Amino acid sequence: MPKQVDHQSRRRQIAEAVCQLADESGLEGVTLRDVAARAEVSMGAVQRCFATKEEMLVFALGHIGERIAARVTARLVESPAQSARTALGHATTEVSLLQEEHRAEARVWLAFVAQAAVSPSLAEILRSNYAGLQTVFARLIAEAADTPDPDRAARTLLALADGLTTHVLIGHLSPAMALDVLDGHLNRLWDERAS
Amino acid sequence: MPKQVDHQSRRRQIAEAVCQLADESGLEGVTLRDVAARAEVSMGAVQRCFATKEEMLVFALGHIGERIAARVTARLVESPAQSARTALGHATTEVSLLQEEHRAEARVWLAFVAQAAVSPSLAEILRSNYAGLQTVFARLIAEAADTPDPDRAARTLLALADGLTTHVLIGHLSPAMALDVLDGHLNRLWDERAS
DNA sequence: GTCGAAGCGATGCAAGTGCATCGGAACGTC
DNA sequence: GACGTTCCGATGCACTTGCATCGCTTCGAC
Repeated sequence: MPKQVDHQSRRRQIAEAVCQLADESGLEGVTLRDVAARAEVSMGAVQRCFATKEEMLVFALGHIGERIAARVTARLVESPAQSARTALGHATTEVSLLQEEHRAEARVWLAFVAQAAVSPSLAEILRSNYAGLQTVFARLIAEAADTPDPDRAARTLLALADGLTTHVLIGHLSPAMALDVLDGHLNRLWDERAS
Repeated sequence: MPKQVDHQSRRRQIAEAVCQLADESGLEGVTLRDVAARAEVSMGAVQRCFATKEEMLVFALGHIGERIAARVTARLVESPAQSARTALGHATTEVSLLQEEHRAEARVWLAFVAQAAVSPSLAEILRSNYAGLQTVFARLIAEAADTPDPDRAARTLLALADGLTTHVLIGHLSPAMALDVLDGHLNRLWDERAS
């Protein structure tokens, strides 16, 4: 056996570079050369890890999708004792990527979403990601409020979170306003149960 | 005076071509040559109308933004006699671009939104568009239901509509499900007033 | 040691990019 | 009808793109 390399970790390293570049100048700014330079490997290494550019993008999307989902669940297990209402709020805030330090992830995510509208392989990954998130949200909602249709409420919340992310990114809303909107929506969901 | 050309209409013609191409393969598929070919003019003509590619994209975004806004207001004046609740529902459905025949516009819109996250000049146009829509929505909501904070309700509705559009585009939701979510949200808005 | 396969990095290549240039066609003015 | 301005469309150019190629290094098996 000749020289061995941890392919998996190198793929992650490259995916990280892809995300950085996509954050800075959109998916159009992601070229094999720039990715290689950013990841501090040679272009040959990139080509060895991914047979084609599309394969690289698909992997990168999966990578960041996992990271976001992981943060949501981490946030959930981190504060398990509190009320389901609080947990739901935290999870939603997390998935909306409203915090300044996650703005980069939001930009990358948006870039991929737009590309997915014309690229089935990317859309597939996004769908499975959203499906997972929706399941989690529906369960949380079912616990937090005995809404007649938790699935619908989850779909609403997920779409709202995504829309807010977008609006913050393009500067139509400030993060604070987005949080306010989110809070208002959750409160209404909550009050409805109470009544 | 030599040969005269209606620049304004030609610009619209080119913008139309930009939108068609962006619908088919995203903004990355929009090249000067392809735009010229699709608009059935020469590349020289495109360059005469727009000094740079960015200027062309900015114009195209303004073009489609106007079209969408126009459809919303058209839908409003078209059915003025009905209740404000119905009008609000129509306007929201319209802006969500859920109808199959507007799916292309939705893809184009999403492509521009993603690009705007890294391009200030595009973001500027989007902001003014959203600001206009939000004003209309806030007014409608104020008429339809005496919500304590119509502005916040409008922001919520707009973000929800955008999120639903996105989710339909990537195939996470069917148009029917999106309509269902929208309807549920509006109903809650309405009931809240009634209570 | 020697060998050979696995991986590396530089380079090549054809295609495509945005933009500049330029000769000539088209048309109102005199 | 000649003229000059405005516009046109083809071509050129420098550059970048994704991908293929090809010596060379590296390292474990024997």
